[in-house]
Amino acid sequence: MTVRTRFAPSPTGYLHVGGARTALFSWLYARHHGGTFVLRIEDTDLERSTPEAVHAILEGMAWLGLDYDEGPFYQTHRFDRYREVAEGLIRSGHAYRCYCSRERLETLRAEQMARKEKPRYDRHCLGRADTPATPSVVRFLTPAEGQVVVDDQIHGLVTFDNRELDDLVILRPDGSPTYNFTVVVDDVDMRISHVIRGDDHLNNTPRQIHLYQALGVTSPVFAHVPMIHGADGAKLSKRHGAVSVVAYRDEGILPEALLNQLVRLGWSHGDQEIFSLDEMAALFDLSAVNASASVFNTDKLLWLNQHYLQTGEPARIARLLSPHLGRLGIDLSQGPNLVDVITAQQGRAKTLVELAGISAFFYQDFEGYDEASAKKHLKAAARKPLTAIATALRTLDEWTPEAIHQAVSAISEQLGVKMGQVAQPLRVAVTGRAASPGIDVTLWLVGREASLRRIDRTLETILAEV
RNA sequence: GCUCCCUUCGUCUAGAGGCCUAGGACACCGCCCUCUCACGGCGGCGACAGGGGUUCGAAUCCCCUAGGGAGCGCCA
Repeated sequence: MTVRTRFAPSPTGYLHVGGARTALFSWLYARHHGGTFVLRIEDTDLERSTPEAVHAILEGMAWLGLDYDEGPFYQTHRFDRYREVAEGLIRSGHAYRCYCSRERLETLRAEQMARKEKPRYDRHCLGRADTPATPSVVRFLTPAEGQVVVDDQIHGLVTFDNRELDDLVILRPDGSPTYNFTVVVDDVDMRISHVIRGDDHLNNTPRQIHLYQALGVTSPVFAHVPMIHGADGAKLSKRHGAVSVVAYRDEGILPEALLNQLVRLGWSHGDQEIFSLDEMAALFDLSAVNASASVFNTDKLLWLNQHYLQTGEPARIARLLSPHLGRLGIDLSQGPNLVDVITAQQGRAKTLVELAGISAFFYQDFEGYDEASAKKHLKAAARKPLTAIATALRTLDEWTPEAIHQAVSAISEQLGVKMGQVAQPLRVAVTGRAASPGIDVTLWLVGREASLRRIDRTLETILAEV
């Protein structure tokens, strides 16, 4: 069987991590089997769907690298098709017009709830001969007896009693179709072989299976993947922080880190933690997807991001980092090669934003010292080593990490102090804080002129007072 | 209320009846490395929701209870 999967978001908001994870699983399954991945925009809710949301979803998928082979298809472009299918269903006796008013339905529901029954339509209009002039909807005739079994790849066999179901509306009075109907028509028309979606849809599946049967086609394979919850156990929502995929990008997360985090939510391959997209595609299997919901763990995402920041190709990290440096008002032409800076900094930041923050000093004289660092290292005892190292650096034959290291080492030996006694005040003077790459590489990248300028500035403004 | 789903360290997970004294990862806490910060290395803390069965043997299979989630729309 040719594998064809799809991702079918409704454009009512941005692409959040839950949707992205579902899209990823669907994409991986198609890629693993050399199949086709289809993108379909379920925009039948005219009230809530927006072009901005469509754009946000496409943007999120593009950033993650989840490319699609077909689509995006828009359901709003297919209304004629849905109507055609609905009419066919009426002709074959699988659907009927319903003229019940909303008021009647609400009363009915209220009564049923009061009786502690599950609310369901009472088939008031089934088999009615007249055709009132009032607006009507089209309802699908669901079998009243018996059971439906969903053969789910993740949950196994799930049995539903048909008595739990009722005759769902498939066409509204204005002729627009509803969700359960459009998914089925589309999945049939688009020849989807595997429906991989959130398990909040598991309860919809029995009614969809009835639709497939009425249409005379076999159902696709179903796989309902577990939800992703927030730290409080509730379904992920805006109040859990940056749940939009592009918000993570803006916070300096690498797409491969988010992808890696996402794939490990509900799926695993032994004890392996790190997966490239290609590796995921090679290893992914629905049988290894578990059935329970998971909680999105930001700490682990940060750890993964640091890992990818550390192991990533410096030139690529440089490209991704540039905009963040730009936001800080940094002019990259006024300093060292960014690739060299990244090589020196790799592994020291969890996000691109943080990396930009700790790399600014390479390009501009900072304003003010980190308070704790200055207090600890820029005191009277620092005067002598700083003065000595400044002199040594000024006369260094060549400005290389090796030569700088030699100089620092020589001064500490001369003064009979540990290397830290020289390196730390020097580091604070040149970088503004007590943490940076090795002192030799740091000074080398900052450059002789800027380094000496900053040391002098420290000697004059801070150490002059002590 | 009814129906469906889920339940291993705080979190992500390994675990397909004996390999489990329950493994790994993140986080946290120590120690080591060290010019700082990170990285890295070593160690520590820490879980089978509860109760019944089945079995020689259960984290693994069955039932019940509890807790959590989802659905019951002319939303998707």
